[in-house]
Amino acid sequence: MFVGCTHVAPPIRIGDKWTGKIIRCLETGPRRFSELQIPLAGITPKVLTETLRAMERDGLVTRTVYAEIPPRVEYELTPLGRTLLKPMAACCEWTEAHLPNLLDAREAYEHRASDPLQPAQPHKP
Amino acid sequence: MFVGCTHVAPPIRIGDKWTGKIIRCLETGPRRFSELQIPLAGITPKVLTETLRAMERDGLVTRTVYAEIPPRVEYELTPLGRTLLKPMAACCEWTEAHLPNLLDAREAYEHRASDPLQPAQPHKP
DNA sequence: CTGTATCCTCGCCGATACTG
DNA sequence: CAGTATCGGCGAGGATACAG
Repeated sequence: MFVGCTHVAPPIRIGDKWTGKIIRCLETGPRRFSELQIPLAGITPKVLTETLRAMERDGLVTRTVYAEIPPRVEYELTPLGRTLLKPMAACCEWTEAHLPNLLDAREAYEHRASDPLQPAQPHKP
Repeated sequence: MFVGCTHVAPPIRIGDKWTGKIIRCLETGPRRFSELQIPLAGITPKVLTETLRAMERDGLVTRTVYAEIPPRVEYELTPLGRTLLKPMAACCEWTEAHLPNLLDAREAYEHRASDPLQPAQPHKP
């Protein structure tokens, strides 16, 4: 699904593990299959193919095959895919600005939960 | 994870199924547990509790218990939680503007795949 | 009303090996 | 190089029942 989408809940692959990163990798231009594997450290060819196929299906990327040997395939963001860069930038800005706060809150919460002297509202006394 | 976050991959519950919707439900003010169940059609109490606990842990919502009978519990966005409204709005705008395009692309792709006369690049002839 | 406690399903994702 | 084919784990999330 697409994060923040309240009223519809279609199976749009944006909240999955890789789509967002792939979009950013393609931001500056077309990339080959093996080029994408580098920044997406650890992704298996199977999963990369699955994700790219889904993005192609949704009109977010184009897949261009060059009749060469060895074979070369390039993936590129479509205009529609490029429209996703804006909301994704907003999300990245949020992360840069507020992720430390969130992590602090999380740590404070853990301390509260494990501190027997100052338990705020322990649900497991 | 938080969608669009390339460089970090922390377990932030925003790309999950319900967190985004809950944030929007709390946008206009505090809501009770049972009030949240209405717009989040079909969510089970177990999952709603899990999601709210995770959000509380991350400092996105506060949980206030009123010593009444019957019991009343209200959830409200924290200032940190409210900072998420901006990127989420950007995401919602994208969906309103471009989701139809994506759905059209998907339908066109399916037709190409199933049409034996005009196969663009069938991977399964 | 506001949760807990179990059990279970389903599909994302990874590991590995193989192919044109 | 750019995939496909299989197998399998694991965890999010749902169904159901029960409790304070």
